[in-house]
Amino acid sequence: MELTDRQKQILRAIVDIYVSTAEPVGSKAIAALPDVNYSSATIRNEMADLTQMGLLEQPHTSAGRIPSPAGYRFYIDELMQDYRLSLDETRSLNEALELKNQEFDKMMSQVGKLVSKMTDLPAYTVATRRSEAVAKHFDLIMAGPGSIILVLMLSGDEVKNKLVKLPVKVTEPELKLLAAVLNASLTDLTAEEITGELLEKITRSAGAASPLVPLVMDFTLECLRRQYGDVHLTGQMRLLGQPEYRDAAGKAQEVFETLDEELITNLPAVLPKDGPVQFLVGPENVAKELKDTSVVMMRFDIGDGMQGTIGVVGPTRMDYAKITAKLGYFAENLGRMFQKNGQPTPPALPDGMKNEE
Amino acid sequence: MELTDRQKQILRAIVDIYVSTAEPVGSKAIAALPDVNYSSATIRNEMADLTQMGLLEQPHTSAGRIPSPAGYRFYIDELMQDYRLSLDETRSLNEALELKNQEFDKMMSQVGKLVSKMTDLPAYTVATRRSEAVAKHFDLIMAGPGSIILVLMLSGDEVKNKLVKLPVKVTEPELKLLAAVLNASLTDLTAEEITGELLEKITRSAGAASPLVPLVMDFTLECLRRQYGDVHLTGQMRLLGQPEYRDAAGKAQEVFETLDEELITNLPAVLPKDGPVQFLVGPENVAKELKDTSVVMMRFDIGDGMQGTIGVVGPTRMDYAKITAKLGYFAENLGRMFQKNGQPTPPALPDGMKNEE
DNA sequence: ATTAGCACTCAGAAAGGCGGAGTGCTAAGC
DNA sequence: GCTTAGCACTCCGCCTTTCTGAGTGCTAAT
Repeated sequence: MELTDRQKQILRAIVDIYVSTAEPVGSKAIAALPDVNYSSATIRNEMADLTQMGLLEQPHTSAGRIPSPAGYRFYIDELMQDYRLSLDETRSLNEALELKNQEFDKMMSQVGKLVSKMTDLPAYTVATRRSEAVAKHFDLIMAGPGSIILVLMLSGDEVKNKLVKLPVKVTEPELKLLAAVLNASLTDLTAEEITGELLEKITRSAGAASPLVPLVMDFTLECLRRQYGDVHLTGQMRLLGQPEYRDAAGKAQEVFETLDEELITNLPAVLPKDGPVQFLVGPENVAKELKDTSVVMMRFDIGDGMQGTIGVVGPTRMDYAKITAKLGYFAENLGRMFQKNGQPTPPALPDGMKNEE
Repeated sequence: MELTDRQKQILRAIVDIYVSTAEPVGSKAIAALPDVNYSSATIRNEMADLTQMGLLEQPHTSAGRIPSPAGYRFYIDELMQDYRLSLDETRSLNEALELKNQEFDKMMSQVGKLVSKMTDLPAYTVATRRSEAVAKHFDLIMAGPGSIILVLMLSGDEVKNKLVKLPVKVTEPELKLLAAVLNASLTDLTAEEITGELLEKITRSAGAASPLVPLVMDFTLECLRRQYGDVHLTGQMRLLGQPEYRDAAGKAQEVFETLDEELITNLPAVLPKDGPVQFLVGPENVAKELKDTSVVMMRFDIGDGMQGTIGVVGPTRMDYAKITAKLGYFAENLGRMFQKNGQPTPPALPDGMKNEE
């Protein structure tokens, strides 16, 4: 697809204006822009061409133009200019980033809430393993008569725990023995490396606590095999702030039911494939209910072995540049919140960043 | 407030019909009911009286009547008949109850999702402590150089953990020592019972690991003092399925922003005060944004020392009887999901329950 | 006390009638 | 050749008007 500079300028202007007004853009509005020196008639001709090429659409004969999905795609790939966060925006992002250090899952969900708030759109977060998980430490704690708590530490500093009901009576020393055996035999092994043979050996060494072995192993293998963390979706209601859903609550609901399903059943579809950032524009989404919905995904770094994804969901007409910038800022600074320090340190304010709205 | 039997019958009928149709109810509709033997004119007279008493309202002169908040309140307190769950309903509730045993917080959030799905309304869950929490067990696990994981088991089988960055170099045996000291000195103590004196003693006994003590204690005290668990709010979008929000997406959004705040800042307001079930009808909610919104809350039992609350949020016009029945069923059967067994056992199907929609 | 009858009210749907934003095309201008 | 002024045309959205019918309140008869 080859466009002249003028066509690019017009397309970019249309996307920019439409994104902020949600109203079809007419030739006059473009002609009135400061750095446009053509008359509205010329622009009309160009717009007709762009429509022909499939980059613009006309809601009806006597309305202005709006970008088509292909138009958005072209914009994202070639026209979008880096949005520079204003000082104010940077400041409130920094404020937001002061999240309390807490359990991993809660932090992930907190991040989602944050992003949703800062973009004023629904957002989701997921954690994925970058590499095969291994067990780092086992712990068995008595929890009243008849039950114990199994604490399992994985690579990447994940800690999982489960209440296990005891099938047999076990004493404290016997538990200690089992824990020691587990730690000795299973540390640093992936799920695949845990063979039946190995399990037998463990069962034999476990003595009186051997009936516990299958219970423990079930849980352990399940934890090791899980490739994705939970999906945390929040801020759904913010979609209603968008004019396209103002009078069509039913549509918003449909979008969210579909999205909710998609996020769980078809997870890889909403994770960035290549590069740290990815866009799914309107019909590029598989589900037809999402054909007017776009997703911006951004990868970010967490501790070892893990990586996070933030996604923002909105109408096709969304401010891709601004959202990308905000997500980028999050991704850049979020890593350290998950680092191994007690207190997260928010990033210093960049000097002299400024931007008009 | 004294009502004749006939007035009660009419009020009940109006609530029942309005709840399911969301349309003002006219005198003819009532007269047409099978067990009503008065003419529409008589009913009109009665309706005029009920309106006078403030139990009914008229959207406009030539419309039927709808219940006023006071009308709903009267209905809930005196007229509501136990809704008997149909066999189908019981069956799908049972199906839903087959939730996977997992971490406490996840179960709570799962329960919320479930209730939301079964009532087709937004729902929230919170856990509260019934009694003072005490620490049951401490565990310190090395997690790579320079950091450890603190695992803390509380009464009620809660397990909390936190990654702690080490301010000093500590060896494995030193950690073991500290853990032993903590377990020996702090087990079964409430936050109040942990005195500065005691802390000093611990610090002295901890040897090389003593710089860790304040870090550990901060976290421990925070865990012990927390009275409420996280609030899990889900299914917000379901509110849009209700006709009152069909064309007023903005209103729904407002309701949810307010609710979200309320749930966190004013938690006790949405916990049942007396009795296992409580209703907040429309204007009984403090926030004015929620004046057309009702909440049904139900308490349920979890392990020792903890208790859960399920809340369902909906328009004032909601099927209080049905929702109460469903919540009741959940509350009755949920306890066992949180018990100390590996596999939850769904309740047996009750025999011969039947109910027409 | 109840009910049939009737006049009256009023929201919401249906129909008609602009106004104006925006287009496409033509013809003139550089 | 590209650009632009001018103009006829289209058609959505908005407003007003009309109409319908469900529902009421009141009165008078039973």
